[in-house]
Amino acid sequence: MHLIIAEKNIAAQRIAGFLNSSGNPKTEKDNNVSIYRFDDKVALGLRGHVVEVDFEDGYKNWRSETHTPRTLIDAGIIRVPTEKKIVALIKKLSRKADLVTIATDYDREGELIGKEAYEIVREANKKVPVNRARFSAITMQEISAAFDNPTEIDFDLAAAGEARQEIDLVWGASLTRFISIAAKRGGKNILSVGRVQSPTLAMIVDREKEISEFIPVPYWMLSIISKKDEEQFEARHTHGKFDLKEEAEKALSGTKGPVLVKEKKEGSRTDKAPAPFDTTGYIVAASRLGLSASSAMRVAEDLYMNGFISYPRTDNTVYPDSLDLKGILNELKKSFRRDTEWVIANMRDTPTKGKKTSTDHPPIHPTGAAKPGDLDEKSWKVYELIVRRFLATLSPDARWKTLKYLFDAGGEEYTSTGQRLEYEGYRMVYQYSQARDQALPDLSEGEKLPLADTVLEEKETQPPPRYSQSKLIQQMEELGLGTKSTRHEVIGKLVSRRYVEDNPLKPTQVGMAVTESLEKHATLITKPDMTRTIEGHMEEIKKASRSKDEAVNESRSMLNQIFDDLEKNEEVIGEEIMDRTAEERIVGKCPICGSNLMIRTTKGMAQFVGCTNYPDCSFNLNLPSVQWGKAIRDDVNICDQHNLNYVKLIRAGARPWEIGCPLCNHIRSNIDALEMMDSVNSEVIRKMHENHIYSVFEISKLPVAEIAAKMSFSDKQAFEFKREADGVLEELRKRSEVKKFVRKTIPPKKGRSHSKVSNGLFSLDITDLGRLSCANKDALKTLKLNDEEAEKLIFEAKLIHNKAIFKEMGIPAISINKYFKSGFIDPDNLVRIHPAYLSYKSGINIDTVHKHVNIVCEKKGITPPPGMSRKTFEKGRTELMSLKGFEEEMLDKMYYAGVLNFKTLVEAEADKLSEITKISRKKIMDFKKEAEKNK
DNA sequence: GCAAGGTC
Repeated sequence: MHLIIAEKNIAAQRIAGFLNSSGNPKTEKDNNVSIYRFDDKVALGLRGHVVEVDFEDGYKNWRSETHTPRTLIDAGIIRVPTEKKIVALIKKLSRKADLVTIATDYDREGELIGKEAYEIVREANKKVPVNRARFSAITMQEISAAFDNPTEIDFDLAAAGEARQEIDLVWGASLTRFISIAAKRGGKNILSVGRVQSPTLAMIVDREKEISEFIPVPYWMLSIISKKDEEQFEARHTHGKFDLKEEAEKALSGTKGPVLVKEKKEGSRTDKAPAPFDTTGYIVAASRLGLSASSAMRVAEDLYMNGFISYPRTDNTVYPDSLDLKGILNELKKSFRRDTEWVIANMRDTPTKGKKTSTDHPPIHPTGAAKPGDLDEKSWKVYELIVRRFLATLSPDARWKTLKYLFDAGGEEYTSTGQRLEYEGYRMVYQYSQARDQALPDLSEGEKLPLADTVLEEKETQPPPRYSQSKLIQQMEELGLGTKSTRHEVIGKLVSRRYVEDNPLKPTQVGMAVTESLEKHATLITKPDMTRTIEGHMEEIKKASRSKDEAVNESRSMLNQIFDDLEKNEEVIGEEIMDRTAEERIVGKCPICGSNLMIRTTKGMAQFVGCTNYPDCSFNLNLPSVQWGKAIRDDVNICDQHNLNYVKLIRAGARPWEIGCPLCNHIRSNIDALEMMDSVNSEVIRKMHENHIYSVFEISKLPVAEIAAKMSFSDKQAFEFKREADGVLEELRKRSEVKKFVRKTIPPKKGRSHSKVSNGLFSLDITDLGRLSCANKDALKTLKLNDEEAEKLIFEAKLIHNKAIFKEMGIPAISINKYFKSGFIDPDNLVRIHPAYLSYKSGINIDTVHKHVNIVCEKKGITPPPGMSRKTFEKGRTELMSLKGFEEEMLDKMYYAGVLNFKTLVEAEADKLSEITKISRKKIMDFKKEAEKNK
């Protein structure tokens, strides 16, 4: 059997499809891994790397005294399987194989991934021959050529990849641990360091510094407006920027009409059709459609998986010869008929090409025809972009006609340029870069025109812009940082570590502090040069002019030197970072004592803005709970009124929630409650705010004397005020109980959120569970609740509310549960229903029931029914049971009707008894007769 | 709990 191992499942599937000679390959699942059988062959897809480098045992604990971060440098490195099922399957299949072909991607990581597979094969089968198929596109032509001429695994190339892995692990892990421990950060808040992420972060930090240090310089621009017939146009002074206002004004005062056309230059310009997409080019184009780098990759991955486009991770901008461009065009006719036919009719001699050729994959191109209905809106936009880009690479260049005039206005020279699209070329099918005609009137040399107006504008030089995601990815590529598959993820990593935020990207204080510390003490890791050096070494390893171990060890000794310095300065580094990050949580000054106000989090989920002078000053402002997002300072916006930084809540996968000024937010979220106090009016609120009291809770916590002093109240007024606040708090407590209850009882639906239901109840004046328990069902139905839900709400409320009442009366919980289980959920039941029945149904003995009945009656001011001893009760039961034709289940009904024994049976009215018990009148009469006799 | 690189 011939085992073929590809880099990924989909590649295995397609390779099998191209190689099989008889019918379709048979798809099988082995332990949830797909394999493709055909002829005497089996194709299996890996999932990229199926093993991972890690340190040998004993280095798990970050805070170990002996295994410090530094010791990671020289710790042993092992390889551990990450895809256990695949590894097991390779072993199983290898045992039966007489030939194994490694058919992973044709690049360095592909070679390493192939070597990892090879090692696994060897563990299971020492002898089987293993060869290597190399192809740069999964097309019929390339695949059959690759399998017809197999080669050997390039172990030197794989070793180059291993060197990269080991160096990355050693540097990344040791520095990450060191700096996290120094800054006392653990768990989700660790500070990571790496060969790619740290230089990328440094780029963003450097740009921010450039921006903040930028000093704008004013300059002046001078232009004139003239017209030919009724067509107006503008011309700029040929001096361009004037650094001095006087100069510009001088030129302005020299400018006199008429405007003489001194020179006319006509020309043309070629506008080249764009090169094929590689990953970066695609991300840049997709960002113009409004997609972030990661969502662009997600969508492309999806299109690829569904067979609409080729592999989206590629460095190649040159179509390989093996690519069937005509075939693709024919396929595209199905969904882009007009455009495709135009391209076929006007096709350029050779497709455009970019600067990079590589062996891994072809440039991104469409592979199948999709219709708009096949895809969601975003995917369609991306698919169309890729199709149109492909069409554009086969289309002729566009051509522009250019026009340039030179004018003289009283001795001052002005110029104006225009352009007009002369030949659309590729722009017929690719309209993503806006190209505007700039129209100028047709003038001839020597012509004199009126001077309609002059414009002198003052401008300022601008700082460089912050990096957009796509610009950063382009820059990373230029510097050799990361790969086509990882660049966009690096940005995500920097965001999730809270090193950078927003789009365009802006570093946080943590990001800046970490970068500065590293720049000071471990410069190497913050520079793209490290990647370049490693690339150089890898090149040597590949050529076997250097060994992997030599390269890794050299890197280790450099890192050891860095740690000499780091360990000496551990405390300083830690403090620097901690100071900077504390600063990031300060939102302004305390209005009471002037100390700093800081965002803080309690051990639970609560977060708030509190005074750093606590406990001497207890000023604090509530913020929404952590479940809505972690509160951080907004560096840009500051409240005009309170002079505090805005606060926003950030949560993974969600847009930040702007809370605004924390004090405004505090006031806003407490105003409704305050207005529930009868004596509160706008004047009272003004007075409260003046004294920094913002909530009912704060009033209720203040001593009466202090309220009196601050609010200029009499002691009595202050006392009343505080009592009122306590009342409102109690009311709010009940409301929150209702809210909690609604959340628990009613599932949320579209247009009927929990808070809508709760607020609806409050507006119906149903503000506690007691009121809800006796609410009108129809009234509840106005809150978009259906019949069943309204009933459920009332019933469940009754359960909870009445349970509380029973408890309050002093009935033990165990008995309450028994009553409730038997359906006696109302205290009234205990008054209205005969104790015998209560006892019979609930299983509580009659004496105890009597005790409870007495309690309830007393609370309600009702005379309790006469007591009955257990003995008498039992005797009555025996009496009833002795009646001829009396059955056990009749007891239930009799008790309910208040018939307990012969005596009560005789006294009962026959008709009524029959009605209640549903026992026939005749039988009742017989029972009565017999009872009368035996009484 | 750490990197970067594959892939899902």
